Amino acid sequence: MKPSDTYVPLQCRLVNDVIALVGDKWSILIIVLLGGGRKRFMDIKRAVDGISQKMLTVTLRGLERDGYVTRTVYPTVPPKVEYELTDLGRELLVPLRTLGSWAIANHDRVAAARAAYDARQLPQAAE
Amino acid sequence: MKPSDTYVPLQCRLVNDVIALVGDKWSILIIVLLGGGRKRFMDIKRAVDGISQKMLTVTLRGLERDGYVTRTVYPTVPPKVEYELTDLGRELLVPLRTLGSWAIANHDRVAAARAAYDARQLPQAAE
DNA sequence: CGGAATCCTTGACGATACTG
DNA sequence: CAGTATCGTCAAGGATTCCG
Repeated sequence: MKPSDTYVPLQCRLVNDVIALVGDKWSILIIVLLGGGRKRFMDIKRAVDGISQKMLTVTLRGLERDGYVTRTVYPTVPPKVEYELTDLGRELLVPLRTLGSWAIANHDRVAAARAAYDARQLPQAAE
Repeated sequence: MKPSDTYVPLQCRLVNDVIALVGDKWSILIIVLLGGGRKRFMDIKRAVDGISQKMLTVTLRGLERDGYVTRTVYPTVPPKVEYELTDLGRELLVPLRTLGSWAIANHDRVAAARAAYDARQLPQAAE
């Protein structure tokens, strides 16, 4: 970005920086999931069925780095690692759920808009 | 995702479907920008400096398809196209700003968490 | 001016195998 | 169990060019 960002002020940097994780498909799911309490690595993996263990590790590392979750290792055999939301993570849950509620409430309108849009476009391709 | 999604219920599909655009770096910026009123293609491009015209076109198409913005073409020479938020788009602005406010208010905490995390990790790499 | 089409690079992500 | 490491794929996105 250049200095000519009059419409995109400094705040956008901050916002984008923080909500970058919102864009990450897995991060939100995991934060909401951990909103239900502390969980082990494999439990999260099973709950978020479809995620690879690599992505789960990477995602959890990112969330830990940003201060949203804590990682507790129990030096037992076999190893046991638990993840839990921090205060910051629990606070993030609030605006996240606001957005989630809006999404659920308005999903039909978006779906309708898409259907209408596609209905307008596809016939033209057949001309 | 498989049918075994007991922890990741149907609602997640809906939510993810809608907030997929939140993940898109440009979509949010553009929606917030259009929150300030109707704008022309090039004005948006200049405002969101750093976006390629390809991505701007693709992003605007997506927002139009989802019913967040309207696209008005004036058949003049040279062409003039204006984009404006729909009611749905203006409503989305609300939860989006909630999240944005949270991001701005807590950016420092995230930055601090990152710094602390990196400070713990980097020295170990030097061992 | 607004946008479509093409090419090309990059890195995100999955699959797999190995370790403490 | 909870990772780390390596490799291969594939599609998102930038740069460029042409069109109405």
